Amino acid sequence: MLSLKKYLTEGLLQFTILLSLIGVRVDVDTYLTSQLPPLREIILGPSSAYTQTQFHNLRNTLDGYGIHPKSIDLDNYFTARRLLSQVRALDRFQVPTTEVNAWLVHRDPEGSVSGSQPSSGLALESSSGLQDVTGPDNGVRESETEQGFSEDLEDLGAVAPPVSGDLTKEDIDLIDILWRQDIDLGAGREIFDYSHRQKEQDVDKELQDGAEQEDTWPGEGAEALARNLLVDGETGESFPAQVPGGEDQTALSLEECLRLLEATCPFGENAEFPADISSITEAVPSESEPPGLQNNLLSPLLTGTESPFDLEQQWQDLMSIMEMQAMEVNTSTSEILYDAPPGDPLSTNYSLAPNTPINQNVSLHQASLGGCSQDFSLFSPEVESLPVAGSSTLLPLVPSNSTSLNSTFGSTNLAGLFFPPQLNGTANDTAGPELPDPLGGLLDEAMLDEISLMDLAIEEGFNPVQASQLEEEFDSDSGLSLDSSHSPSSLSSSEGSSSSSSSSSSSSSSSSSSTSSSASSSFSEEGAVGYSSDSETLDLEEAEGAVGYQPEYSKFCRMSYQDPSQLSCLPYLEHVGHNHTYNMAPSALDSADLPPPSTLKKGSKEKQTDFLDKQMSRDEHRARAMKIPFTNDKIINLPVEEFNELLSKYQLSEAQLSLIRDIRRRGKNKMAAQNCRKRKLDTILNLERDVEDLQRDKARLLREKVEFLRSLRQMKQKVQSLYQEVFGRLRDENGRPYSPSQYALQYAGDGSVLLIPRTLADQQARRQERKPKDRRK
DNA sequence: ATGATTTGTCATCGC
DNA sequence: CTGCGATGACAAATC
Repeated sequence: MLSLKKYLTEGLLQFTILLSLIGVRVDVDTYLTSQLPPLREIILGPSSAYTQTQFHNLRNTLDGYGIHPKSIDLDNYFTARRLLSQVRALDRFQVPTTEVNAWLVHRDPEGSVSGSQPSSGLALESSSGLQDVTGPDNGVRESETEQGFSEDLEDLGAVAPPVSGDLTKEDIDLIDILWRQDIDLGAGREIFDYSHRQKEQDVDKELQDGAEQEDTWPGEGAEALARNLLVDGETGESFPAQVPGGEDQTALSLEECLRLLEATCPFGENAEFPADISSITEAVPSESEPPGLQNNLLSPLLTGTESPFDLEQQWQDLMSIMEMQAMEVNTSTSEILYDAPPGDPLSTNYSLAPNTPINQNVSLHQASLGGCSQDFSLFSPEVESLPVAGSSTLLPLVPSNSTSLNSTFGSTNLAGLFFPPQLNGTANDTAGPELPDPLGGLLDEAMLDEISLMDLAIEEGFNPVQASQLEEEFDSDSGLSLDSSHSPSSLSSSEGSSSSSSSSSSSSSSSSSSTSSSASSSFSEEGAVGYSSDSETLDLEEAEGAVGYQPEYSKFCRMSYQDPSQLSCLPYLEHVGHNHTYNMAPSALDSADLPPPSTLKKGSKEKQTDFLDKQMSRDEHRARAMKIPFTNDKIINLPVEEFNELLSKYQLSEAQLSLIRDIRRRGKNKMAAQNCRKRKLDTILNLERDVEDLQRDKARLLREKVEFLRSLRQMKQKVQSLYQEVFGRLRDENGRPYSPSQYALQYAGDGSVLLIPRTLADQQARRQERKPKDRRK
């Protein structure tokens, strides 16, 4: 009780003395201004205003339900359970002075040296300590609390540093594509599975919930982390293990992928093309062989549209559309396609400023590199400078590499295997005009046109499906229900409210920020925070005033902050006040409620009262007017049984009872409203993420489309060249070559190749065109 | 001073 | 039926 006060004040005093002893200039104003939160944490433990979530989590974990320091009254105080909770509360609120001193010694130099960021170190230490107590979850959740407490975020940023989700996603997507082309690494397929993505999102939820919201980078970081976890899962490695080496591994994977791509058939793993491709490849050497083998030559192309593989058809359709776009600028196409998605508001919003350039500049494939850099920064957040340096260094590299990579991917990957380099880029486009043979006609008209037609439909149809799937996933795993379930518990738990209340009491600013916080964070903060704090503060501070503490606090505030109305000052005051109140018996509280004796100077006292009055909620005013003998916090947060018990202890008038019930109702409703709003916000944020993911998927599909389109063109070119070669070697009975204008090679369905007159071939080609169309009808 | 946003409150519904 | 939470709607407070 009183010891708490002592601890607080003594802690400050000792702190100051220590500083002076150490030889550090004691500038309370600046220190408080710049380091109030850490200081507060040192003395009081992490304040709710500073890290609400953290605190609540802590409270939830340790105290669970029913241990609310505010709700501890004298009667119950001596029960074992209360004692235990009290002890715990003391632990949290008061750091042993010796320990405090140690921190100060350590910290002060650091603060003086680092200057602008001393608080982060402090916060980190304190937070880590808490995390140790509360368990790993906390750290993650803390990172989610947006709250605008940059220091906290920085510290916690270790978990979720700034990362552009797009890049990471792109990276994974690219890897996935590469995987698909690599038989050996086939395990990675999960990425394409939406079920797997759901898992990923679940992880997201757990890690970040809605926290990413506006601040974006913490959330993105978490998301990126989740993605990295996902990657890990695909590689079969445990995700924690991969975290530290994320960058290297990614880089390696890229190299590996490139190497594999060059070494393997580009379609080897693709379910879409393997048959056709293999047939084509087989057909190539068969040119010298009897026509029977060459049947395959056309079959892939002719059957391409009719292929039993629906997927192939879809892809071809997709490609055809892309072809139109890709034709214009071969190499740039992919970049354009990729650029479009990042341009959208969501992706940009959620990506960090530093990362954004990557998105915009990097072509699709290169995104993977960007992702690497981000991953790196993500996983090495402990070193503050490191991420920055890494990103900065990587950023310039990414664009340059991107182009090269792009070219390598585009040409090497798909075409390079079949064709000499020179053919890759240009041959496709030039091949068509150069070889106006029947084959070209068949391909372009029969297949590509059709494909392009289908493409539109498919393109539009595909995304909705994905969207629905994703939505379902999000709905299912949306943290809302979870949050709601959690929030009540947190509310019930009394402990956190006291600590958190400080933050909440500065209702406007803190609460507003808290509303934006993620679901996980929200559940912790919301409950106890808002209402209880107000009541607490008023009671406490009044009590303080009576005791004579108020002046000090006011001074403190004024010194540290010019604007006392803001978070930094108020939470601290409230926090202190809370500690005081805990110690007070109901009677003391009563006295506190009553106008404090005029033992203090009028001016400051009036200010204090005004200030406090402002802080008080209407219900608190009413309660005070009605002389309700216990705090609104108790009224609201006590479980029904204890609440009734409490009521029974006092002789209360009907009016008082009515007011108390109203207060309880309103208080609970207030918290419910806060929960509701947070849920709403989370829902919106989740939807935003859905949209973002969908856009990312779309971008990925477009990229794949481009790749397939490119490969398709290459195949066409190959077939054409083979056709030319075969046709050129054909000789009539007189040993003279057939005229391409008069004869054409016809590929029968049974695999045979026939040399037929041109006119007949054209007719059949037309017939071939109609077939699929008719089928579609 | 005004509009937008946040927050508190009430009414209502459903569990 | 009561208590409680969720939520839409409105008003007050705040920015």
